[in-house]
Amino acid sequence: MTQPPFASQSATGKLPAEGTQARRFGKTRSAQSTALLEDYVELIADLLDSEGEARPTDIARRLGVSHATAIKAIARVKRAGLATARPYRGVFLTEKGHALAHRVRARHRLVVDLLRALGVPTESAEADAEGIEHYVSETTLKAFAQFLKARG
Amino acid sequence: MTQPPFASQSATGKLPAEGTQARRFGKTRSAQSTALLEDYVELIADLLDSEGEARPTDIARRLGVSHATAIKAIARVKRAGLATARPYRGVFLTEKGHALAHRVRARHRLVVDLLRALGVPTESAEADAEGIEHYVSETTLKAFAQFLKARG
DNA sequence: GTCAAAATGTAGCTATAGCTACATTTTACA
DNA sequence: TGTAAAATGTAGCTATAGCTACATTTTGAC
Ligand SMILES: [Mn+2]
Ligand SMILES: [Mn+2]
Ligand SMILES: [Mn+2]
Ligand SMILES: [Mn+2]
Repeated sequence: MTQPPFASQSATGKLPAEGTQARRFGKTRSAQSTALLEDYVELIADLLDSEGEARPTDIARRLGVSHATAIKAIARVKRAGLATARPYRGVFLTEKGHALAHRVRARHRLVVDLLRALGVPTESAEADAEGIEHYVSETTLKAFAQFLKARG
Repeated sequence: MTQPPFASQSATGKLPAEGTQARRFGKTRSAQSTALLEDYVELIADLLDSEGEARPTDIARRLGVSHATAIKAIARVKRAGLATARPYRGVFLTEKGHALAHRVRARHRLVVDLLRALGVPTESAEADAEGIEHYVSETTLKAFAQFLKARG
């Protein structure tokens, strides 16, 4: 069966079964709801490592949001059992927070590395990865790692 | 310079400049705010093509949300000038809506094709693409197309 | 030690995105 | 043709995520 040049393999024009499609969208919504928690935890870990402390003001400035927004989001991170805070002493990660930070950091790096391996310029890779990372499954991550390893 | 096996190229341990990081996160937030619009427009286009009509009930069932949620979201899509609707006659795309649907559809296919080319199983590729697609820049899309073309 | 600046916290607003429950309208069919 | 089922629409609730404005607390410079 001959294909026209550059034709998509996935352009069949048929809709997936309703249940299948609903499950896919549901997964995406669930990932979306944890994206903010992941970004905060990753940033807190980065600040703790490189600055020794993670203050709400610095978190807000790095995220590009107001400090009020950051404080409310940090409250949500605390509610999720990922962090604790001491006023004027900054934010700290719990065991659970540290574990999440490690996973999120590894995933972020892997996504950036893959994009760069595909020829995406560094800044685009970093910017896009900030969004993409939250929607990459374990299965897909394994494929990324495999590809990078094979490619050397 | 010898690298330990599988070491990340992007693991430098240094934080990006504050402004750079804030710009990246801002882009991600902006993409997030259009993700829902894109999914609705893409789904409406798919239903119009394959069923001849796009009714709120069917949209809701395929997205896995209540019909009330879908109706409110469709109101937002209309407010954005992407669609119109006639009660019991379904939802229709405006010129602008059609144009967006085409872009979104092409991007969705390209993301799925790339994931599959990297060895991601079909169902994971489809599920992950549903989230990833909204955060892929034009620059990155070009790199994906280039990679697929080179790989044949 | 005082006091101004910085950081933190609070209040109140908007918009989005989900839900259930109830109301209305249109179809479909017996 | 009359009525039940389906579709649509509305109301009211929660939670998230952003903002500005104002209040309080802590630091730090003098
Ligand atoms: Mn991110
Ligand atoms: Mn990240
Ligand atoms: Mn999507
Ligand atoms: Mn899609």
